[in-house]
Amino acid sequence: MNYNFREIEAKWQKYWAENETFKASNQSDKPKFYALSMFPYPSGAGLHVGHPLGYIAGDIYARFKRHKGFNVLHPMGYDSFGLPAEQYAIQTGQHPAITTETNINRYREQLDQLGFSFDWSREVRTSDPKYYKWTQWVFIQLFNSWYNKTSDKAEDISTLISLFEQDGNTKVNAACDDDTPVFDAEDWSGFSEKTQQQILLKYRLTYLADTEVNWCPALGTVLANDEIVNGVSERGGHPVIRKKMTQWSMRITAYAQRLLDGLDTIDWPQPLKDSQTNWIGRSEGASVTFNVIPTERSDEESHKIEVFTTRPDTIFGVSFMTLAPEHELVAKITTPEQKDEVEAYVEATAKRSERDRMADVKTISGVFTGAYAEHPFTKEPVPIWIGDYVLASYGTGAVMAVPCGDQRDYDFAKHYNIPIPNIFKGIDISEEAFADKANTIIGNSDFLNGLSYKEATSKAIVELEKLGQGQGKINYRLRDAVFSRQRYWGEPFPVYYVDDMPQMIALEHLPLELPEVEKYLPTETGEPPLGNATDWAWDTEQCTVVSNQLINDSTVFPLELNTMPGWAGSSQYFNRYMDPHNDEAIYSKEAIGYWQDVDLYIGGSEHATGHLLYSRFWQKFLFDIGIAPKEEFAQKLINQGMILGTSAIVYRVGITIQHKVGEGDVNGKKTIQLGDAIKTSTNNNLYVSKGILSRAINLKSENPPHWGFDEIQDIEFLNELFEKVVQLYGISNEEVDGIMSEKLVLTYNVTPIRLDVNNVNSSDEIISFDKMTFWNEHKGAEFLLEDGKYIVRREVEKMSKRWLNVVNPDAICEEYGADSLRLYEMFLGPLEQSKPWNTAGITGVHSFLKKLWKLYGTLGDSEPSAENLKTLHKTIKKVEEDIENFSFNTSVSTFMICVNELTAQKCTSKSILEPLAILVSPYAPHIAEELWERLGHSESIANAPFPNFEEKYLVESTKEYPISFNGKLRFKLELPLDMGKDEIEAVVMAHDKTKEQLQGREPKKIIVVPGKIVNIVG
RNA sequence: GCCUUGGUGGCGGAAUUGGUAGACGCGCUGGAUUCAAAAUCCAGUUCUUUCGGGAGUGUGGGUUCGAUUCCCACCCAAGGUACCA
Repeated sequence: MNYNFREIEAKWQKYWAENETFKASNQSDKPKFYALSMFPYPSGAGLHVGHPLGYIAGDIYARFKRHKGFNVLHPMGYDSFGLPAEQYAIQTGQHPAITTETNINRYREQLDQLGFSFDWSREVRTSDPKYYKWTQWVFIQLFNSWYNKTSDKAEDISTLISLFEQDGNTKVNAACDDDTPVFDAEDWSGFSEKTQQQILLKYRLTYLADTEVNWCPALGTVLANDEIVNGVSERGGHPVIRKKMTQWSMRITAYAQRLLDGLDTIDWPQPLKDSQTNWIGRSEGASVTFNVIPTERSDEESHKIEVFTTRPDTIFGVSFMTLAPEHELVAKITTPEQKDEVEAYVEATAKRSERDRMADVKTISGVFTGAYAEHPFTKEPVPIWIGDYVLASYGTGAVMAVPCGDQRDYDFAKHYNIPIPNIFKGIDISEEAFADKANTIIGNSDFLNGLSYKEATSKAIVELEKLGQGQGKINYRLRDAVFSRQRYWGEPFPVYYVDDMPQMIALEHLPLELPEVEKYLPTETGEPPLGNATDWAWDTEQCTVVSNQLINDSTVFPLELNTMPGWAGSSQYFNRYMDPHNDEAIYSKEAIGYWQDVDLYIGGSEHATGHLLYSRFWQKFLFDIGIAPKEEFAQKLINQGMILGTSAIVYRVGITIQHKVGEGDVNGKKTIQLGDAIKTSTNNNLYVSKGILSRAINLKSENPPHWGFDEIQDIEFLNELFEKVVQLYGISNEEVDGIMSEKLVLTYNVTPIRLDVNNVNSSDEIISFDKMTFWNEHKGAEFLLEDGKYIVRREVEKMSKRWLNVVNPDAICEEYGADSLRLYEMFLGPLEQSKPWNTAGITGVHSFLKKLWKLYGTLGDSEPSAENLKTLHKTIKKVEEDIENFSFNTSVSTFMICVNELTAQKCTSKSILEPLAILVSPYAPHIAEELWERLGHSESIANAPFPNFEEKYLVESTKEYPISFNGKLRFKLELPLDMGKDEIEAVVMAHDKTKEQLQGREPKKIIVVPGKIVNIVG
């Protein structure tokens, strides 16, 4: 009987669904294991072969853990809020909820056919009001909390209020806005209700603030930095301006240090940890205050410039200061003489996009303000410059420039002839700055002389503190996260406004559901899409959403118009799976008490500084308020590599015919002057196969060059091509004569075009010309073939719709089955490595499954042979180790070896084949279930105990020793394993082949490693 | 520039602690079976060779009896990141 994978797979998928085989219970005597794969955004394109890679790996691990006796939680859901559905709504008017539902159904179908052991009863969707009720709830908890730096955790806002009532904020050590005023208890009680609310907003973990954003008026939305190219939007090329908007922010900076420290406690990939570390960007140093020296002519207030430096030890090397052009003091301190120049510079800088400025690292530019600051120790005047190498957004937007110790300061000083004092003992700084902290000995620096970097730094800070002009400080690059989006398809904020102050809607009235709108675009007045809703006001008496017309600002108030960003819903979904249908709480204490945290999280590395950082922040917050038992949500994380597409490229060849108007010589090279084109191919209908074209030009370059007659060496190709061209582009006889007589010049131009990869087979041939996507656009296309085939060029790049290189799993499932696809994706290579998709090898794993099937053709109760047992136990050992190490590719090889060996041994013994079915089951669950049933079991294989490895079956009595001479293997010799070192040496030395190798020479040294190797030197 | 990861046959990739480099699969070559094809099975397949051997894991050094593995310098590729003071 043949291996009928279609029947088998359908049968077991149905069985699993009907029997809820993978439903996890929140109570069990077994140990728990939580295996999670990142949930997908359900895009309209459906799953491609890259998506399942991580899911298959997670599924193998989850199934393995079930065999190992764990109670496994392996859920799946959808991150279903997002931009594509909204854009589709804008174009078509179809409600994003409908688009999303359709896409989810398609995803579910595709996921089901791959045989994953998901517990679908726990599915979550971030766009489901029952789910986002709890996203809104977390937001409210954040709003009601502040960060106490003394206890180093988030606390309820009421504790802050009582502190204010006792002492004002003088004794409060909190994460708060920079511009928070200082007040005492009396001030506090004297403040109006609104002022008190405004002050509290400066402490809340989520707060409203004016944030500078990239606003694109044409698109009516805020763009992220990477959505802007050369100052215009990437999509549409519309102008983008910097604009201040009132937006919600998350005070993630309060957690900067804990987010950093937590990385040491979790088993995540190093590159991912590194990018989070860089993103947080901790730097230790000091803040130093420089007093601006008042100019004689001005009697205005005195100014102070605060700078952050990581090198307070080099303070005596300061020879100038630089402010960012945007720095608020620039206008105030610039002298009248310098005013015009400074203003021109500031204006020129503002015109350049931040991207431009960052990209242009080489140009040195700046302007002197005319003002001076006083050096805190020497009291010498220090000139104040502005320069665009100082960024307003980092630190204080001002630096103390130490040209001898910082290359940028050095270059700037050189360029503007500013002195470069040397404060390093025994270091030559005539060529470049010296930035090696470890080898620094300070000199020429008063009380710092002779000290190392470390000693000088702490000494300088102590002295600055004495003067009241500085202190040790830790600076972070991490910024608070903007949490508002001007979009429709996201979670609404549970917020209404009373006298412009935000108020939270009480838990019992959540969820606050998205209103219906007519248009999904921003309003004409530039408000977010929710501004189009007619019923979007909050009635505080009825506690319900009512018509905007009822707004009276006494009982009915306007609701927030922004929605939450994509990462809101994904920041707590992993916990919600533990108790997904709970309407009373985000999850029960029992549920999270049982499951605790994610044991294994698998997903893409692109989420390193987004989802994975924000989720860690939310988890720490939930931990602080006693909702989560663990401070980190995932103990181990694996990044699966990306599956790349292999694009197929065809070459379109067009022509231009021009008059030759003259000839000349340039540096001995013949040149031709050409006149206007008398003919240019407009319909570009000729496609030339790769092999032919590559004889003429180098196809590796992205834009193949134009080329003329003379450069083509291949006459056969030339004639064939010319014939086609004459025919296709209607070149007249006169023109042909003109070309032949060299009065006219014919130039070919080549355009590479991507072709849908589904039209190309694994030998790079186009398999069906009439299915080609460009066929309709280019009716009557002609092909110049090689050996009757059109061969395309292949290029490995990211799998995307745009490159027409997307391969979806459906066709492969249809042709080879889900088990083959699962095995093949694992067999491609190491899980964490990116690799191009190529179906060429899938027949290998498929025929392995057929061999496996055959092996179970005859089953008997015969006693297994020693050979059988050895093969089995070797396999058990390797497979178990491989799964634990996430080395799934090598266990597929191991299975192949095992089946090849057992087939050769003609093994029919159930006591071998039963455990083998369990070993295979995590990888190829359908066939394993079917074989298990054939072995006489009525229960699913899913919970069958994993076979025990027994060392005794692998014990060998002899070893085939490699005998090498000078490290090179010469022959092998089978010897008993219990033979001692001296005995081995004696046997080897007595051997004929040894004598032959030595040819009478006396060996200098003989190395014998029992059980491993013999090496003879001489 | 910096950080990270990697570089092994025609291809994907093995070699877990320094001990037989190239497991397993694809592809290719030859053979069996077949009227024929598909499928299946068997054998071979790093390169080179005067058939003794010689070379060989990005390059050049080093440590070692022995290096894909450890150390130093460099080259290349991919990904991330950036005037971060």
